[in-house]
Amino acid sequence: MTARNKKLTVADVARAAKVSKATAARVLGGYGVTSERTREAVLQAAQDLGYRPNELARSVSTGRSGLIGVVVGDIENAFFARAVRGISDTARAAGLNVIISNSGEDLAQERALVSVLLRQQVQGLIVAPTDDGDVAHLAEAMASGTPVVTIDRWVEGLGADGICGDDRAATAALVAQMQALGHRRIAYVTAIRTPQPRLQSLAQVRIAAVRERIAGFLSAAPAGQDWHERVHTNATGAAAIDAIVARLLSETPGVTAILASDSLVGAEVFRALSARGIALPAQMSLVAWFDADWSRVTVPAVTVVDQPTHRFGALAAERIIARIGGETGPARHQRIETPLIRRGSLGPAPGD
Amino acid sequence: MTARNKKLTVADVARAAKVSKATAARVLGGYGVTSERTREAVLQAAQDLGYRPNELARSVSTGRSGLIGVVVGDIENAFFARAVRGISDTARAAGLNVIISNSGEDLAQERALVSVLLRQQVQGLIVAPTDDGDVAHLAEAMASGTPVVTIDRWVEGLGADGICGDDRAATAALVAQMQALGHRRIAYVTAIRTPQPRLQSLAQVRIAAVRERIAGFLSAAPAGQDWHERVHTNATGAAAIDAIVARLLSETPGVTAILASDSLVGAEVFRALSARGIALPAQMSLVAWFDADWSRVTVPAVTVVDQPTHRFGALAAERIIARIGGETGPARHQRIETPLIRRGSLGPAPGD
DNA sequence: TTGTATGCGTTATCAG
DNA sequence: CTGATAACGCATACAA
Repeated sequence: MTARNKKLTVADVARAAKVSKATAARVLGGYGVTSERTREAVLQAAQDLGYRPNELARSVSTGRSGLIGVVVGDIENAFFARAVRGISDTARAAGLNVIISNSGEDLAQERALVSVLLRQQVQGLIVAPTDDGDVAHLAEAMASGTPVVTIDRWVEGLGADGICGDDRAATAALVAQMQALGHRRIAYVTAIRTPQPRLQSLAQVRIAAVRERIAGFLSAAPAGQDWHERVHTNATGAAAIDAIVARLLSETPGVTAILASDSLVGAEVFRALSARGIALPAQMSLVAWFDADWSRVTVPAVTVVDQPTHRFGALAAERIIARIGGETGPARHQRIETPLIRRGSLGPAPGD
Repeated sequence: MTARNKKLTVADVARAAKVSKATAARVLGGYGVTSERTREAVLQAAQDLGYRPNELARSVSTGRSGLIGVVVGDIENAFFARAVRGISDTARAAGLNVIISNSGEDLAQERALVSVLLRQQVQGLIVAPTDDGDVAHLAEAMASGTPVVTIDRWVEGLGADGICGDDRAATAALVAQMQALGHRRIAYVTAIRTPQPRLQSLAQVRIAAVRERIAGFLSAAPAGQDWHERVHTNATGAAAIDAIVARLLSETPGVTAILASDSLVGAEVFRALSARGIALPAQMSLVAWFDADWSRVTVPAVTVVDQPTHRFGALAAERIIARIGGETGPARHQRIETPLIRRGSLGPAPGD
């Protein structure tokens, strides 16, 4: 308990307890065997001095750091924040510590972060890869013996376990439901960056979760209709989204419903619609991914595709823990159901 | 570049480059001096083998981990998420890595996390202490040579640098402004947990930021009026907040404005008001702390006390970096201005 | 400029 | 059950 300024080592405790370094290390490290008497003496000494084990030295010695690394696109996004929470909760329960970092959805940054984490000797990596066409850094991590789990985003061929939503099926079902409500022209709005403002081809989408959603969206298109032109990209920031909404509203025949690919896009679309005096759902329906706080606060509340994100994180942590524990076998792809939460923003198409 | 399965060490690189371990270590570690020729040979060998330095071993050797630890109340709260982002951004720029953890606003958990972080040899700690009456663990960290910076929450007497808002002054000014708008009965709603549903005394509030806000709130009370009864506590979760709003609405004479102590409380209060058909600001005004996403999405948009949270984080990181760099001197208390962003939810009191 | 030898704080092996 | 002593991977004082 005594405050001190120099770091104490097992040697110091050993000296105080009048035992050898090895014995002190045994009781402090909780391994090997010692008599009850010496055990107590050592613990007492450690207590008195205020000894605190050096985990780094322990890691170097054992080769196990007890660390797992996490790379997300944006910790400020509630989706990732909650996922991180899920990861942390189950990792900590398993005695693992977590290092979190932010790629900002930038590939170069992601590479750099993975490298840093590997140098920190993380025993496993949970990543939301920003570009599933360029995952050499992840493959290399796996090749060098550090297991990788992707979260929210499955990467075909990488061989890493992945936790993600049932994006394609859920979207197809959602669009079918919307068509039953009379919606014939639906727009999809996403933050994915492309050269043109509309999607040219699915291959432009390097994030599987979004690609699958769009695939589900396109699969619902009636024969002969090209829905690609209904997929609006580059929806990053208020100005861009406002412009997209403006474009949408001036189309003829009019779009009657909007799908927002994440909760940030959803919020801005809602705002742009409100600002223009568009009534939801009378004039326009809106559905967004992720049940963010704001979705239930607006009037009307917003229909969302609920992603059980905390569970995404928990499952990802479970997977990485299993792999760290030596589990072998082919990559496991876990698809989590993402049920629709129906709220006021989704209604019948106008005039239907 | 070659994939391998065993971890490589300087020794391996040295062997491949046909130099001594020390020489290899020098060029790989970027210290000491070497000839250009051997330098290139070593780098080439490292490249070929796919060598990756072990930062933990380096840390043990140098005594510097390059890590700073962060303990926040809730990473899912946008306030903390953004603060963490600010911390990470400037820490990384200074070559430091960040370990983030969640106390869940639980003191025991906070203590445990601080302990874990210290064992991980973090060189500094940035903490949002959940109880400023019990900071022995932080004092101990400082005493043992690990500097501490508190964020959002100043702790008197701890001796740690602190970054926080100008809570008291900003609140007093805000309340004055509201009084000028005719509001005579204002309620303050906070998630702070107390035995009773109303605040009995300021000392019950163990988080300085909130205490200061309430102090500012109370200081605006006209002589003879006890505003304590207007401070509603335990506002955690939708049900509790709904009950508080219900109580508020049934008071006579009626409350005409509500202050929500954080953005989660604010969102739920807004929702509870909407659900009851209360018109903002015609029947009730609302002001919340933190400019969360949802604040600009509602109709009307919500007036907020803007906390430049990314800057909170950046400044906290700067402080901890300075202290790690050896800066001495008394604890620095930096108060950041938190300007009001006036939006539709704040209007004149009804009938004024 | 390079190599040798030792230390960092821990674990872990091996006698005693 | 305990105590020397050698790792772990890297840094560093000192010698060559």
